[in-house]
Amino acid sequence: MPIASTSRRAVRQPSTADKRELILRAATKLFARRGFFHAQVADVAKEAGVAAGTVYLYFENKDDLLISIFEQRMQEAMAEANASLKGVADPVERLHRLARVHLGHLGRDRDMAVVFQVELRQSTKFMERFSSTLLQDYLNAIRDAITGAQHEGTFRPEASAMLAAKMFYGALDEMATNWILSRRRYRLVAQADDVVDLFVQGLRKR
Amino acid sequence: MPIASTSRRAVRQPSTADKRELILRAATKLFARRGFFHAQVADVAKEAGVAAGTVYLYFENKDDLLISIFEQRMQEAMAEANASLKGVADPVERLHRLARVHLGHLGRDRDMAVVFQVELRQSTKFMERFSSTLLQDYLNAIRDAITGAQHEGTFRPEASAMLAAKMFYGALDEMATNWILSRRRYRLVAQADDVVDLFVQGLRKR
DNA sequence: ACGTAATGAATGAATGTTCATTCATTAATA
DNA sequence: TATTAATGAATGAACATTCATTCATTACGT
Repeated sequence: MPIASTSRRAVRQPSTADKRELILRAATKLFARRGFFHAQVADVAKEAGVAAGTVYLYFENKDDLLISIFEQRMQEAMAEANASLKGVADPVERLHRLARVHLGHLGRDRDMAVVFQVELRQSTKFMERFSSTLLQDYLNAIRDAITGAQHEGTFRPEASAMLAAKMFYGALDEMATNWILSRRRYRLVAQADDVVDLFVQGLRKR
Repeated sequence: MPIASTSRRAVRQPSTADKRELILRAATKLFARRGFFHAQVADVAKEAGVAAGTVYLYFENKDDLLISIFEQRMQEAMAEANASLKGVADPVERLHRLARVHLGHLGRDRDMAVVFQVELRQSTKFMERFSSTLLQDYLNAIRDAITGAQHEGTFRPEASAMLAAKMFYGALDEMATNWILSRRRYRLVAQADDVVDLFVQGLRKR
């Protein structure tokens, strides 16, 4: 019984890239809604409109599905960040750009945000893979903006730039986590500038 | 067939060492090192020096084990926090105390910290349970210290206290996560005061 | 043009393994 | 002896992965 192939537009060919993306989206949705361990590969396949076995033509195994979501989306975010920073010299403005891309990217797709904020952290295996490479690069980018501002004379030179970078990242991360767990719907990216301002100015009256 | 006639919680004998606590510690260790889903109940039992079935005399099921670790340890931390805040009126000092208890508590037991920072976040089920109650109380305590300082005139009144509270929590949370993922060994609690100072003063030169 | 062969993407039932949980039995204790 | 605690082998459900088979499409030969 033919299930698939019904409503495909005549011109569009069944590109493999499309199908991979299709499965990735289905996996993102199910991982986000049921959790990685409780989502079954068979259900991911069904959601994508393919057979269970087809998933294994595009991905090594279930873990690879999760890792691929991360790598694919992270790569897109990195490209976005680089484009956004291009030609911007002012360190404070660079922090604003990073925060906007960070929250903007997550705030655009709730299921993906859940995968990033929750599912990817389910084991130190994934965490370490994540934190030792991409996260490190990201933290370094933040730190460099901070040291830049210190050399420029805008920021206090005695503050630890790496500590500040971690706090900055932690603050954004918490905004994202709060957003996905909140039943209130608001634009995540709208908090970016306030976070940066508070981080730069501090709470104390001047 | 008998369906989980729950509510049979064993009465502990004072003669033996607290077996419940023993199992909880074993579970913490294995969940931290193998991850919740990959740790087997049988291995938790073996680690605790009891039979597999014994675990079910003290806990409903595997989930209950994870939830119990959280509730038990969180309760202890809350008590510690309250004791530490007692009689301290200065809002900034209250923030310092909270940060020290937070990082001190996690920094004292690495396995427990891994369970808190990683394993408890593996599914929105646990996350929501966590964030809607205890975390909310904690965030409110931070927020209250901040509004206190605003009324006192120490902190800028135009800053959003709740946003600041989330950033504060996020910063501490990130310190903890960084600590467990780092192979460097350092005292987590040692960062508490620097985090609070930077948070209060901000990065910008005054 | 027509028939035939080759290709490989896709399928989904079957497999085999992995555990959480149970419960009949035994040990300990009062 | 009666009561409660503890045991651990057995159970069976869940589920990732495999692979023999199907079938639409393309290439080839005449």
